[in-house]
Amino acid sequence: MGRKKVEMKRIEDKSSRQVTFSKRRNGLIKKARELTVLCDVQIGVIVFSNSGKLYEFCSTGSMANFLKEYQWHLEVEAASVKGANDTKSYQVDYSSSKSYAELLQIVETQLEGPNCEQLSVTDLIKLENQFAAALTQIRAKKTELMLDFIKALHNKEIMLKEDNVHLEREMEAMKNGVGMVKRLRTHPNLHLVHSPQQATLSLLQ
Amino acid sequence: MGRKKVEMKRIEDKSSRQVTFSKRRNGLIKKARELTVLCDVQIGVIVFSNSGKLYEFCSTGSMANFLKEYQWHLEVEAASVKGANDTKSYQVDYSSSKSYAELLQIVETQLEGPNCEQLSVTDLIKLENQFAAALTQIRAKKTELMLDFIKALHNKEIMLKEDNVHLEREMEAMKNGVGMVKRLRTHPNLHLVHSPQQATLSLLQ
DNA sequence: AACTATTTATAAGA
DNA sequence: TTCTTATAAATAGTT
Repeated sequence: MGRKKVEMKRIEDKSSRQVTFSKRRNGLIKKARELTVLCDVQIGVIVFSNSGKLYEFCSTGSMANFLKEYQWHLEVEAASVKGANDTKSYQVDYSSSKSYAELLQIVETQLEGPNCEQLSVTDLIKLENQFAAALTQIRAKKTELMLDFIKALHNKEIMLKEDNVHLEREMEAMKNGVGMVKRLRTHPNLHLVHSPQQATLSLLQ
Repeated sequence: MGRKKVEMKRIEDKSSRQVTFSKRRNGLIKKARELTVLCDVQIGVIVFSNSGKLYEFCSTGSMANFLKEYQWHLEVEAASVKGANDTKSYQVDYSSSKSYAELLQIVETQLEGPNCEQLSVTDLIKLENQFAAALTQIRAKKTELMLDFIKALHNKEIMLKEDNVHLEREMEAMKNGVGMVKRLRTHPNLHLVHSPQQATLSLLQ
């Protein structure tokens, strides 16, 4: 539809490729808009230029919501198909669950605001399991470390008690011997730990 | 581009709306394909008909990957914008425990091997709380989505039951009238949803 | 689903 | 980029 029929292959001249892109991109979006109006349907068009620039058209206000509906559609369809016997489901699976790294990424940002629209039920089930597993590990590790801590405190308590026994014996000896002054043995960083229960409780919240 | 110029408004006649939809939908997708080839760009087109049927075109093999790239693009853009005018995020954290990002990083790698020596009890308590909070959010969102899903299936069930009532009436009428053959109304993609519980259960694991 | 009179899109040129 | 115009392509109404 121009002065000449064009071959359906990549336009090699960069400049005219750019011009054609601009013209046809507008044409495509115009067509999409018309189809939307004439036939009362919902359309989303996304175009990435080679240089990474993004152009989009969406019949509804927001592409995000449109894609959510799209995802939703796929999930419903997948569920329906699953309920029966498996027909040739060549359906592209946008609801295929994301990688763990991706999910973590999403959750990380999501924890600040409640905008987790990108997650499907499938994603959420996967996340739930992974977070539950992580939580179990974290709690196990926490317990383990706290037990180590308690054990260490207990050992120190025993050492202190032994010291006390020695001290008492020395005191006893002093009463019977000369009035000589003897320095106590010190335990750096341990002088507050005479009641280990108290120190431990602050860790247990 | 036809015998007559058409007004740009919804076509009221159902039948010709359907015909136009079919023709123009093909046209739109052809245009998208041509633009893809001629200008070497990536395009995705999604069309929902009014009756909920889905049509799509994607220049790459899979719409899923295409949409992932789209999401990625948006995220990068958002990050660029955020980084540009967000100078206050340089705050140094003097507290002994690690930042959430650091903790997540550690957990992410740690989940594969049990080498979490870098974490203190304080870190772990913080992690536990954060993961528990995330888990709560994830479960809430999962429940919400599943309830939506169940609601949708239920509505479809109601529609189908109504249809059945109508069909039964027609059958009754036919018995009393002549032996005329009448085609059943069909509902594409809905004939498997007669027991929504079954479809739903597969999502509930 | 085909056919064609027209409208619309657009390729090349300015 | 934008405008112009000859021509290719799409499609509205018809069969």
